[in-house]
Amino acid sequence: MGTTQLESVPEPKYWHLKTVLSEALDAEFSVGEILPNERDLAARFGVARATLRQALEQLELEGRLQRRRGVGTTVAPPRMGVAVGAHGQAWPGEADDTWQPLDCMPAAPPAAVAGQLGTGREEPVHTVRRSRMSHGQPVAAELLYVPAASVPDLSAIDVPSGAARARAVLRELQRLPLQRQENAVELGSARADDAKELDRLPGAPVLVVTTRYLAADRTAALSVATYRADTCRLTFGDSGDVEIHHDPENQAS
Amino acid sequence: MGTTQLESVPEPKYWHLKTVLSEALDAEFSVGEILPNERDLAARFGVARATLRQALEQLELEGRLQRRRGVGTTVAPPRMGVAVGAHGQAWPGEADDTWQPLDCMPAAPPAAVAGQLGTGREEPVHTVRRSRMSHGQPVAAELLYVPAASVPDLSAIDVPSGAARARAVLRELQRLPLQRQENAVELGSARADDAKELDRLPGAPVLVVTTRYLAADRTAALSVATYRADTCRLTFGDSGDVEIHHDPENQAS
DNA sequence: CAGTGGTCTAGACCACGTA
DNA sequence: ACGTGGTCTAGACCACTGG
Repeated sequence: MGTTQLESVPEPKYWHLKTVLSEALDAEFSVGEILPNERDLAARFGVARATLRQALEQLELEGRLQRRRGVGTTVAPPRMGVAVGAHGQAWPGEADDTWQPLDCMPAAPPAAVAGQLGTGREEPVHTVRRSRMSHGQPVAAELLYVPAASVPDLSAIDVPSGAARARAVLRELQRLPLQRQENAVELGSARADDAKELDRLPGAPVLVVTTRYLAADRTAALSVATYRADTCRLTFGDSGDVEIHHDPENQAS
Repeated sequence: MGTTQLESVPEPKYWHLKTVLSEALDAEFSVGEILPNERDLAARFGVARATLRQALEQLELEGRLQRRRGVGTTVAPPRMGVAVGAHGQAWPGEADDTWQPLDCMPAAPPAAVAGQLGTGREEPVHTVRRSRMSHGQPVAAELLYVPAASVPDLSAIDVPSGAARARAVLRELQRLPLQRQENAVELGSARADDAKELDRLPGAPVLVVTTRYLAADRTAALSVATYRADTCRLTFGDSGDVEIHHDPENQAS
């Protein structure tokens, strides 16, 4: 008897390390503060650097830490609430200053997108790039696919591309009666171009929000927006400004 | 001249490996098929096992692969669409057979939850555990917090705990007039208990959906549901059964 | 029991940001 | 030039699953 289970389920080192670090973050560090570098931390805890990194990766995934090459590891602020599809139901660009149109060019969308739009393979559609800022930093990069059929009155000649073109496409789109929109969220990893725009490394975890805009029972436009998973909490159905304190022991919120 | 940039931006090996594997999955493998083991794969590509694993981890994060210790690595089916908050606005357990109540016990919620509920610290609330199945596998584990004030007519005596108690709490909750509900989605990692219920390892990536149920301008209940991020695509505002084909080259959808 | 993925080590070198 | 995190290696052992 006694001995109380004697480590019959040995916790992995990196997991225990993560717990210890997490508690230390709550107790001894404040937002923005710089942690000791990885080599020192690993030595202090008596583990290999790779093991220490495994713990840091988890904490970064949960939005507790921010790591930047050449700079260091800092304590991240709580995730910001970002409203998605909150304007009830509205076209993109409608009374919307959170998204900034960058440019627009005709291009054949990926097969999955073409399938949902109901356009033919290799058929070019208007592809609008937009960027979303919040609290002074980029939080999302979007590709908005608009079939030519959805903006029939768009004059192709005056402005062939650029931000002005993007605004023109959005303006034309808003003339259609919006039936409803459907949102889907899934986990992905940042493509090289998105990563650059989001100020992250390629492969960084992102929340991919796919929005279908329906008009007259057809998909009039499709938006694929990639949000930084480390800094964002996506909110649906409200204004998205609820403050949430941190809950030690894992997960988030 | 010539030499066309000569690798001035050398892609990391694991990233290139991921691309190669991803294309191989599309071209030469079908869903459910078993891949060669990690040691063989690493040898075949001439890299260390750790590097190969880095590529596999990314592909698993994107829902392309499924790895199980002691078994092997298999090709994952496309993510399933899971409807979240789609019944317009309804209480949990209302005409809802996707969630299965497991049990219910009084417990003091985490500080973050207590804050949103407006209950005092250490004040116990009804804590309902539910499990969600889809296509025969568990996709989400939920903790639903219901303050005593929201279910005033609940008799504390007859059924102190268990699934029957959980159903009783849900039934009482539905007598309140539901004002609206607010959803938030963020990335997290599975706690040990959630991981077990979701048939994953602790720390596995999950999508944490927090739902506030509002009645009479108060938070009448709060749900924290953790969905498997590898197998689920969360849908808002529709029935969530859209089929989506796979898009090679990264991300998801 | 053999074979799988999961954890861990102790090194090395590289890419990047800052000074 | 220096210090940071990012990548990579070649091993070792452990935990789990299945026959």
